[in-house]
Amino acid sequence: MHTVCFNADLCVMTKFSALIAGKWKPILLYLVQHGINRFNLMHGYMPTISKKVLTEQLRELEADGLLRREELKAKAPKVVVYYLTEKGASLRLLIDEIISWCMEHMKDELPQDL
Amino acid sequence: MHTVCFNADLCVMTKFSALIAGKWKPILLYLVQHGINRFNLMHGYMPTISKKVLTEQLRELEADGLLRREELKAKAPKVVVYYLTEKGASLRLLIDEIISWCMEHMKDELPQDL
DNA sequence: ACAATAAGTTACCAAATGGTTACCTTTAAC
DNA sequence: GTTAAAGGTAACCATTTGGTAACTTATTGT
Repeated sequence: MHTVCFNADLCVMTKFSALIAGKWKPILLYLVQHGINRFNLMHGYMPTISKKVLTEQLRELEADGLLRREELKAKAPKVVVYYLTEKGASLRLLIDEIISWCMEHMKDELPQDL
Repeated sequence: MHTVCFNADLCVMTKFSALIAGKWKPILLYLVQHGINRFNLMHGYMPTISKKVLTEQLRELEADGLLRREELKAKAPKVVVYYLTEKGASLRLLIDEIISWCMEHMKDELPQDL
């Protein structure tokens, strides 16, 4: 019998995975980083996502503190803007390192044109 | 209409997520790194995983080139050893950086005792 | 001859994740 | 007064992921 056991629910890496592992989350972070920060605008860049799923992914990023959602008080057709929190912005360096690792170690699996 | 679109199936980050996002994969990599490299030994440290799922996760890590599985030719009850490939070992630094980021930015969500 | 051990496999089930299509709400412009 | 646009919801479905419990195979020690 062991006294040391490992539990996936407490694993730091597992928690990190949950932050970015949603199918569209890395793309959403990228878009927001580049000023593409409104619902329909994002949707235009991701032709195959449904509005329902887009909403879900944005809400999860918001709940995890990576994005903030702001509804502008204009009376026109509703305008909503998403932007990175400090936490969301701080991910960027880490993501760059992850991408570097991928370039080095996953060459084969990646599309050639990058 | 945009000419630039984003497709989750081509996203580098999404491919990276797939490497480590299995519920038990980070723990398995950790165990193998620390010499806990046999099926039942691993199972002893992860009381709540089933053998089926353990097999699946190991097979996926193997298919992704992070682990290698070697069946020793002893005649006794089968002995199988798992060890890190070079690719698997190269992940370690990156994982350390991910964990540092988590310590800084996810303090609240993490268990206190680390 | 019989039980034990290592490393699984099989059949089956539940929850989570992502997807489709249609519908809703508010206001401004024609 | 109707239509259009922005940013969604609702009802429903399929696939993937993880889980349980029982069974398997080969060999070795008693």
